[in-house]
Amino acid sequence: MEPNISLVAGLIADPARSKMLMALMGGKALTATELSIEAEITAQTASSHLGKLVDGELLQVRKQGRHKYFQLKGQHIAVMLEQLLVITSLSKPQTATGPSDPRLQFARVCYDHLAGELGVKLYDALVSEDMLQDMGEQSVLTEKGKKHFTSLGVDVAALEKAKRPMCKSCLDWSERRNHLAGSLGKWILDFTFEKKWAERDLDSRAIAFSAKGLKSFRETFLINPDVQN
Amino acid sequence: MEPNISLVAGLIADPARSKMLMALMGGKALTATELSIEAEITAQTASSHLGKLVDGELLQVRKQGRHKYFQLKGQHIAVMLEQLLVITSLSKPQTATGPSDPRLQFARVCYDHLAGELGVKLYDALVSEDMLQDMGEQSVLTEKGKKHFTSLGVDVAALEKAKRPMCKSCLDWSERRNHLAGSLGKWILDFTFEKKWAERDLDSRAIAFSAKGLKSFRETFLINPDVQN
DNA sequence: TTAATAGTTCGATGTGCATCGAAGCATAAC
DNA sequence: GTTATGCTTCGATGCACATCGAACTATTAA
Repeated sequence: MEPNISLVAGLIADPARSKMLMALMGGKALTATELSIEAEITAQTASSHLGKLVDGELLQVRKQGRHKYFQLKGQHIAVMLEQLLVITSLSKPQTATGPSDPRLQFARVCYDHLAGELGVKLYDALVSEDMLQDMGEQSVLTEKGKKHFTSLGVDVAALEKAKRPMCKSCLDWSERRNHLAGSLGKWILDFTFEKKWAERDLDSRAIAFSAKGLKSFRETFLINPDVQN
Repeated sequence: MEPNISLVAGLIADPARSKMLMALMGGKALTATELSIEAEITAQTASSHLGKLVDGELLQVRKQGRHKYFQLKGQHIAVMLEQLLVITSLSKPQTATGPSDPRLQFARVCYDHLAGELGVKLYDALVSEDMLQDMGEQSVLTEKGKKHFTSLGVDVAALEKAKRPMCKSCLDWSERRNHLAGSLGKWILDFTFEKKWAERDLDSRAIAFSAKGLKSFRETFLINPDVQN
């Protein structure tokens, strides 16, 4: 008996719910009211939607005082949503008109790693510096790469042993090129926030780099500054 | 402007349409009437659904005489549907009751490669025979593996150069283990049909092995016959 | 030609469900 | 205590759309 995918698809199919899911792709847990604003609906309607999403195991919820914090239930969900984004952006007539938020284009969070123009640049830089070997959907760190990241404080051996792949490549829906996902991708994003080179935008998946932070980021990961911004 | 995934999701969300899509996961092109039977709806309704699926670029259609043959528009679509299957089977209460077609469980087509119990066994055998090195979501052929498949007639060098990854691992929704996808996975399935070890079931994704064919398959790919069937 | 099959278009029907107002409950602030 | 905020339940409304019968076009068979 094959599982019935129409149930899960139905959950994503509603515009309000899909807006909520997209907002949660930022990786941050959000409250019910925040999500209702994101989806441009009233709190009552949002409550109903969120109940269904939790029921369908797309979201998990954590109660904290009078707030309820929602987030994606796991990697699987994020991966599948990104897949849907890829398909949609491929089938769309090139998004045609619409200026498209340039900040999203430049750097955004893809669940727990960096995506967008800067994410792609990072990937390319690591490859051209011989730190990463491009192997299609998954890549491997070279000896040079291992040394570099070890010097930055990464426990490479631990990441290699872990179940989650270290250097998965993730297809970027805006750039249609690979960027770096996996546990190393997550580490880089965490590192970026920790060093205060950038911070999450409050109400979107965009990442706001400071001028200084962007410079440090480029230097650390050896990205040539041929970017206009 | 983020693409709106709710449109594509909405196409999959309808039970009749999702049944059609699942039927097309078998990789074979099917006519409109065949799909209407699969989905248990009238021809009129099916026509409307198929129009929407083609419009939404999930399917492509080829006219031949008075027939119309439909198939999935490409790898992307198949990959995303399989993703949805994984999520659904994970969230489901273990499918609980329901005997579940044992033939599907044992061996089935996953778009263009072999899945199910036998697919997983194949993957494990290749790994334990040191022909395939498991690297998470993608794997690589060892020297021994390259020799073995070359002796079977595979142009390994050509597959390695091709854009499509040769040895992608694909998560199996019924076994929840990896099986072999990618161009090598496709080659093995094609080879199996070519040698007449098995044939596609007429009206499902199941693969019917002959007793002799199964024996040859096991010998060729060095699978220990510890399978009950 | 006539008859059969494959697929489509149109119109009518019915239903599932998103939406919000109003009221209710819980927690936090004052 | 009282008031404010976050979230939920209930009920009413309205719309989108899946469904099928009937009639129509196109291709193949006889």
